[in-house]
Amino acid sequence: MLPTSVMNVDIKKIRVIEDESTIINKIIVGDCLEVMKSIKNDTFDMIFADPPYNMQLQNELYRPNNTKVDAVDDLWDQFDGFEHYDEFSKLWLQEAKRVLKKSGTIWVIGSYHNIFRVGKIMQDMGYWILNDVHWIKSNPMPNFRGVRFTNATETLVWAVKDKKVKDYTFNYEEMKTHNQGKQMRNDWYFGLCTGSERLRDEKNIKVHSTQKPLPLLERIILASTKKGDLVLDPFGGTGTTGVAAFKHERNFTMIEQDESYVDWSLKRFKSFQERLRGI
Amino acid sequence: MLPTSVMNVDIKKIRVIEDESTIINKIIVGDCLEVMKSIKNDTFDMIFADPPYNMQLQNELYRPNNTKVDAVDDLWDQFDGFEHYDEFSKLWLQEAKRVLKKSGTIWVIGSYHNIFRVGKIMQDMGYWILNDVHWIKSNPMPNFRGVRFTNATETLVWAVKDKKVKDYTFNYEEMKTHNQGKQMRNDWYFGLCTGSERLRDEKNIKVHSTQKPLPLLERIILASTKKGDLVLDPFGGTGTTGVAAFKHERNFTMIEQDESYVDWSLKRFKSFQERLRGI
DNA sequence: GTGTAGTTTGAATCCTACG
DNA sequence: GCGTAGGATTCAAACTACA
Repeated sequence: MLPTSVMNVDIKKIRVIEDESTIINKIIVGDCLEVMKSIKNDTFDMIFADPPYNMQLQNELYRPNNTKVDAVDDLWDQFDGFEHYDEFSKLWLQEAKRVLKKSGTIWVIGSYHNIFRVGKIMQDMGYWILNDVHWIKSNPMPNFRGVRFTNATETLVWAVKDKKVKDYTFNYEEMKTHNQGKQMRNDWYFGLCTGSERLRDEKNIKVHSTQKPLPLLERIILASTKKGDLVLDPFGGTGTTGVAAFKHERNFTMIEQDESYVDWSLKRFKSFQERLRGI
Repeated sequence: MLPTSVMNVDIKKIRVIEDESTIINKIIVGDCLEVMKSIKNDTFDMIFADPPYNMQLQNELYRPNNTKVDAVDDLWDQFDGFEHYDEFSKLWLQEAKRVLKKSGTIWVIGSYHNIFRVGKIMQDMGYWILNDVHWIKSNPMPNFRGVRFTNATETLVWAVKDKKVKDYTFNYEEMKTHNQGKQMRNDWYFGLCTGSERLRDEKNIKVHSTQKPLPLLERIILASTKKGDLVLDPFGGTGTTGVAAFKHERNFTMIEQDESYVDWSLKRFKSFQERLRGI
């Protein structure tokens, strides 16, 4: 059970940042770049980013039983080619570097469609990679046509701002306790976000096409932040990063352009807090 | 047991390519780029490449102007190092694309130090990624200082020359038989190359610092080639790719600059063939 | 409530031959 | 090059229905 002080954290939706204190435990509605520009240097202890993957789907895909696969075709994932995607990546990664504290770390998740580009851009910007971490899915979507290997993984890049940074947070012993007392490796096993965890609207449609599993975010936060740290998620989505931070007594700032996602995040927090209070 | 015709394959070391037929089951001593330039277009059914990752080694061996860099190279900052590595990567990947048949596939293995750069460069060159595959090591080197996660993986990129290529070889059913009858996924579990498989010299020193496990190469070859296909390994090392190809009745061409590695490869083949003949 | 069988679904760069 | 018809293709987990 969390302390009462934590249970009563007041999570707010805002549209404009006025001063430093207003960003703690806030979900900011707005464009990721614009909002980050209004935040001062060296603000966050850790950044988790789940940017659009730029999937470039080719055709419709049907399962062997002729049902259609509900692919990611959201507008937020549409880019006009690699060049535009790279430009977008450079811009947000540059702002992220500026608002990250000197000894802070950044996590970026992606698939083979985008992660090589993101990783190289990060290296070129001076980010120093600490690990690549592989989320290995217990229940991925199969390759229905049998023309490739099952794509059962997503990749995370974990990095510091600069090669010289040595005093970043890595809770080595804490990680050991999550791995039968042995050193935690970079292959992580989690299921997809399904069941009661997956947010669905009144028509039972998933609210967000790419909601991440909470245990993944919990491990990230437990590994690389301390209690009371401030975590930024520039692509907040439906708030998984915030929930994981809140659950482990870290503070957060999330940025999300889609107000509907933000409102769902707020619902999630309300219900999570009520559950904690035994309501 | 392999057919006698295969067992008696005559594997030769050569220094110059004279005509097409001379590259079949040959190990060519020489610079990867120079040798590839002497091979004609659309020659290979599959390419496996394990390029050097070590930046320092890179700088020494492959500085684009062909000047050899002196031993300690602290003057080279990381950005400079990346630029040269990228240049080197573009050069060999371009030649690889040229000598790869239209419907051929290419595999490149790397770690987080280089694979993001290699992957992005491949995408920029028009290669179309089919899968990222993750070699997950059962016995990786621990992170001794406890400052990062155990780096227990290496990443492979599997790609075709162009987005339009659809008739590449993928032995779907064969792969199923290696995965309890179920679709093969992109997470592969193999131990490091150790024990009797690991080549060691008379002083018991490892012959090659990054010798890959044979089962890894066997899976790659069984997945993406047919019997009789011709496989290129531009960084042949101590010959694992050739041994895997030979074992499964594929032909190969390997290029290796270090003559000592080449001689070790020949020893490996001789001993492998003798074992097959029951000597 | 319990157990079992059937249904649904997930960040997907997912076909081929022929006219 | 394109459009279209034909035909081969899926795994694990959560959920639902029903006995």
